[in-house]
Amino acid sequence: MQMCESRVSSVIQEWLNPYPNQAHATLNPTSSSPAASTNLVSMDLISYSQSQGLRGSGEDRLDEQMMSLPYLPYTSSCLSGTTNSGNHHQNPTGSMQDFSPPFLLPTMRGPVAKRSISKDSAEYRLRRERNNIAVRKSRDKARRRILMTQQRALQLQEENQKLQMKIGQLSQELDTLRHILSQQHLPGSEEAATVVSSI
Amino acid sequence: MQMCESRVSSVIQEWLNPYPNQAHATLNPTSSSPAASTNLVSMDLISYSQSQGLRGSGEDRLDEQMMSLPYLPYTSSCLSGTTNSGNHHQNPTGSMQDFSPPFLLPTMRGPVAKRSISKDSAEYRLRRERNNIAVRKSRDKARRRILMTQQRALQLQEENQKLQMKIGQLSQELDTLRHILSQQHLPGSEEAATVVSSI
DNA sequence: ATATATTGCGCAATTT
DNA sequence: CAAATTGCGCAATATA
Repeated sequence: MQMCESRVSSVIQEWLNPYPNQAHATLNPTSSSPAASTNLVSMDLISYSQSQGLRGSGEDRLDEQMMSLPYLPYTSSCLSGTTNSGNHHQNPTGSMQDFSPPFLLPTMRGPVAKRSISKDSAEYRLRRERNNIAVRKSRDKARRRILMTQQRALQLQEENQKLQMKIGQLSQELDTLRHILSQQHLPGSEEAATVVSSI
Repeated sequence: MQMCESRVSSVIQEWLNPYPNQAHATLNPTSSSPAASTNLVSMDLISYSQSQGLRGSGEDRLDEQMMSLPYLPYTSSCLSGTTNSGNHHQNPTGSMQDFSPPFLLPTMRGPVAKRSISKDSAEYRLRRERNNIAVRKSRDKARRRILMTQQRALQLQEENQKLQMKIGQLSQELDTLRHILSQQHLPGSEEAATVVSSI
């Protein structure tokens, strides 16, 4: 599961480094959160019904509680001026690749220079457009999912408080009754009965 | 709080529409989720402590429960081949702006054509690089926030179940005691005492 | 006004 | 092969 560690931005990468693949791996800070997608920490078992609350009032202060990651400027300084991006058609994935490391797993294949698809190609634009739509849709979905989770958390928090309260109430009642019963076998047994009726 | 309703992608927009501002508003589907940032539905009041759980096991099936948004292909068809992105230096915000509306609040100032910063400029690259770092940092933060929320939700859910259970338990005890007390004034009063001791 | 923080967007590499 | 995800950089904004 080799994550897309494509450091240098694709677009820029093109006119910057003709051989995008390989090289510079392990640059991703914060553990490159690859599992993020499928590893959405369940959410299952809960019906997303009645989710119309949405009272946006909180402030959310995460307090910057993370260690000071340098957020290493990956491409920094690699970017010469030259307003790049001009016309670099023919997909950059093409020819050549750095095979310097003598490892080369048995099944490992070269770049293969896929099917050269020019960026002028109508098909290219079609693909791009479709992907853009998919991306918007996907992000929209993610946004909703996040909102749902937040709402669910708030809802659970409220419910929790209510339950805690109820527990306190029940506990007190129990204490009272227990006390009363403990008094049952003692001298004056009438007052006890009186207290009971008041519950 | 005019949201960044910049529909047509900035980059593309440049060589597409020299006058980015104004025009085409209200194109954003899904209510344009603008409040997303500051309106993070509180989360306050909760200490993000002990958050080390992270057992990623759930499956999360959101079930595509959203209406079928067309995810309108904004720029679609507007994209002629021409491998754009070429050289569109000088920030687009430059010169000219549509002052058509006769409103012009007193303090409102013209476009001012800011400080023309060429993309070749070293300062431009510096700014970009710094922004890129900020973006990575910000997204990292967001990722963590989301994870925290998910974990908190799960945690609350578990706690909830425990509380519910406890309530059931207490309720039962109460019923028992109440029943016992209600029997106090009836014939045989010895068995009651026995039951009480078993609690 | 400057610097940093957020956010929507398109691209390309991967996944599913 | 198509759609879904995801990391990334860009530019417009929002905040500080």
